Amino acid sequence: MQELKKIDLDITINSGQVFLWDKIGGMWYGLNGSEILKITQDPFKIISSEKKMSDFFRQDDDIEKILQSIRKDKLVKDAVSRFPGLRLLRQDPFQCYISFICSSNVSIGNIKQMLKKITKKFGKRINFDGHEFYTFPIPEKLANSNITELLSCGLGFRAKYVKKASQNIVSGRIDFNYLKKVDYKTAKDILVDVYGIGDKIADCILLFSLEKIEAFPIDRWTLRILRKYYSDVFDESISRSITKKKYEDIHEKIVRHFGPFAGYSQQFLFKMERELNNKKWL
DNA sequence: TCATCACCTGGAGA
DNA sequence: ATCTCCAGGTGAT
Repeated sequence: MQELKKIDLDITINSGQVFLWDKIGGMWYGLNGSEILKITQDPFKIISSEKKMSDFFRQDDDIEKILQSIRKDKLVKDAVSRFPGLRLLRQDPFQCYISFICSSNVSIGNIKQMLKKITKKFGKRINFDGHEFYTFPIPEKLANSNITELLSCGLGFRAKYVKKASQNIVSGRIDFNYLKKVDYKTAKDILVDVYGIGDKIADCILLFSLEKIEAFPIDRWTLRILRKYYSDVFDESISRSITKKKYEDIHEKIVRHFGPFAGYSQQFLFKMERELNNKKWL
């Protein structure tokens, strides 16, 4: 059972939940809000640029219990045994929020590129461990930016989303601490009200940064998985696209099937199906 | 409630 | 080289 507790860095970072990570000389360096993290796999060690380190790897989760809970069918069992070290991460909410707003209709590599440019243009430059990094900007910086500046980061039509979404944070209309406290449905209804955030992006933000582990982002890959392997379970054979009503129906069935940690199962399935198709991660 | 469609941009494949 | 197509979707009609 000791193997089950081991976090696999390469697999976890390369699973589509984080973007601002680079492997330098065998070590992973990554950005989480204002914090720079340096992680080594063996021995597993985390060094943070900040004193109060966040529990980025969710080491407070009872992972054995969670993995046991999501092993509801053969496919998830396969995915868990193939990627036993895959974990959900606990991200800085604002960075996560902006990251996934940028994610619409682009490849993962492009998302990383946009975000890197955002940090370089709006973040604070700091030195850490002999390397130069840029922190993720505070909401005010992006809220007060010009669309032109955002466009120069390659955001395209997402530029207006990022600006408005940041203004919603500054104004207090979106309050991450509040969203953490309330239940999934309440938090989601508030998030999808933000210009540029729909069902899928809201679920990513909820799952990856707001402690809503029942969130199960349904994107083109997840939909493909549901159609390919679960058509009998979720009745998802027909539509190519997915309506709002249908998204909710499917989510309800998903939680009924996978249980309260459905988000974990999503991460394993997503990872497996993308690997199967040789898709790139960063 | 549902189905289409336009949308910025960069990278991959023809 | 040049073009087409597509990418962790969303908003407008």
